[in-house]
Amino acid sequence: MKAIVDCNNFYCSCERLFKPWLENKPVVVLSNNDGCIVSRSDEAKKFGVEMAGPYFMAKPLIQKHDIAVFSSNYNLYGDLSWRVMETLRLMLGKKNVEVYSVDEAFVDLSGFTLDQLPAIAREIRETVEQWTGIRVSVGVAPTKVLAKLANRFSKKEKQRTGCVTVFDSEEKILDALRKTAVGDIWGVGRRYAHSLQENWGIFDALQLRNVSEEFARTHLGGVTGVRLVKELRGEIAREMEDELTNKKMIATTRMFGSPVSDINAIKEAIATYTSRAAEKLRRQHSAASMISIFVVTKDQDHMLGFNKSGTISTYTNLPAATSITNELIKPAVAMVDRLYRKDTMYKKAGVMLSGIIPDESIQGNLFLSETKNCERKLMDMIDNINFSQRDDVLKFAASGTTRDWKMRQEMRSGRYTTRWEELFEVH
DNA sequence: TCTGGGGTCCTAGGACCC
DNA sequence: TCTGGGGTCCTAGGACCC
Repeated sequence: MKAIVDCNNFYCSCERLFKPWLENKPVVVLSNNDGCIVSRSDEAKKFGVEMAGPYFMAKPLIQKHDIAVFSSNYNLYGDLSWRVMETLRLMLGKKNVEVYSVDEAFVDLSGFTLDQLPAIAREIRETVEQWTGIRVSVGVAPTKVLAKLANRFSKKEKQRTGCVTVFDSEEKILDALRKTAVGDIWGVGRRYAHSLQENWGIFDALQLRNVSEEFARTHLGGVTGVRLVKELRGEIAREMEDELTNKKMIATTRMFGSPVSDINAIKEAIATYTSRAAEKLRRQHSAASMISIFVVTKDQDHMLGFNKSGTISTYTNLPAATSITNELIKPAVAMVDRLYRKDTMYKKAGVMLSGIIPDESIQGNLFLSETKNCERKLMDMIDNINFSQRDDVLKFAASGTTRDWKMRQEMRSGRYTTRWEELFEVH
């Protein structure tokens, strides 16, 4: 059996942890650039604030109900996420925990008997809350897809379930499938949900469970669909994955605080994103052999709708894989000249690194030139200093110093757990 | 005026090879 | 005029996730 442990309204819970007066009060957290709403407390949901809705549209509702608003504070959320995951690892063993996202982890419970599971699940929930202050929901079932389903019920009916749901019998599973719309199944997105309903008259999870594998293969995205249907039937088709696997692509992309047309501002942004991406690369001890950049123009014709803008991209294959920031910045910035058009407004840009391989020179490679190893060590030093101090004390000159393009973040709370000068104080 | 960011997996189809 | 069969590798793009 497998469990999914999922933090309730994670970003909102993180904010509340340091602002106890917000307990039982409506809270929302915004995406980067204060664009969309990405986390809502239960109270905010009740007032009708939509998930992923644009902030400016929800603003009247937010003001009317006096809802507390925060910009994203990823330093804080990242640290609390680590604490939650570490708690799970300590309780259940490192190799039984698969971190799935910042606020979710799968847990392998195959070491327990069926009748132990409800108690174990409750213990997980209680321990995480006690150790970290973060409330989680737990769903337990034979497969990952069914565990996600169980977790949905934990959250939907908090009072009845106590945030813990265990599918330990066939009847419970069938009953839940019957009550679940196809679009609410993990792995069925808007497109497939629409097509299943309109073209095939399949509305609930039980109906989907009963389709043939051939049907799944042709109408649900090939083998992915087959795996999904198998998991609904209780056959394991998505194994626990170990976390040693590194990222195959690393991206840093951002909207600008306000649209820009100046080529130098765009070069600064690209240089900054490249530095950030290179840091992520070094953190997983890898090097990249391809770098691509893209820019998105601001759409001039507002009648077209907000997502009709054009994305223009290009890439460079590097002569050798590298994780050294200036070796990546140079080609990245050079590519801006290829994409840039005068008299055009840009609203977004991004850098993507791929062709990622392990970087053996990390430990110091005898066969590599001396300067290469020096650069590598310099990178490590910069990473350490930037990590322990405030953001970007050390950066490359190409990143610029003015930053008109920098994102808006007007309502960010303190980085209580990761910055000395912002440490939470108890008086 | 203002609509996020960072990923994964899969498939189809083109280029190229013998 | 007629123009094989089998394979690999790569890229673009679609669908999904949180």
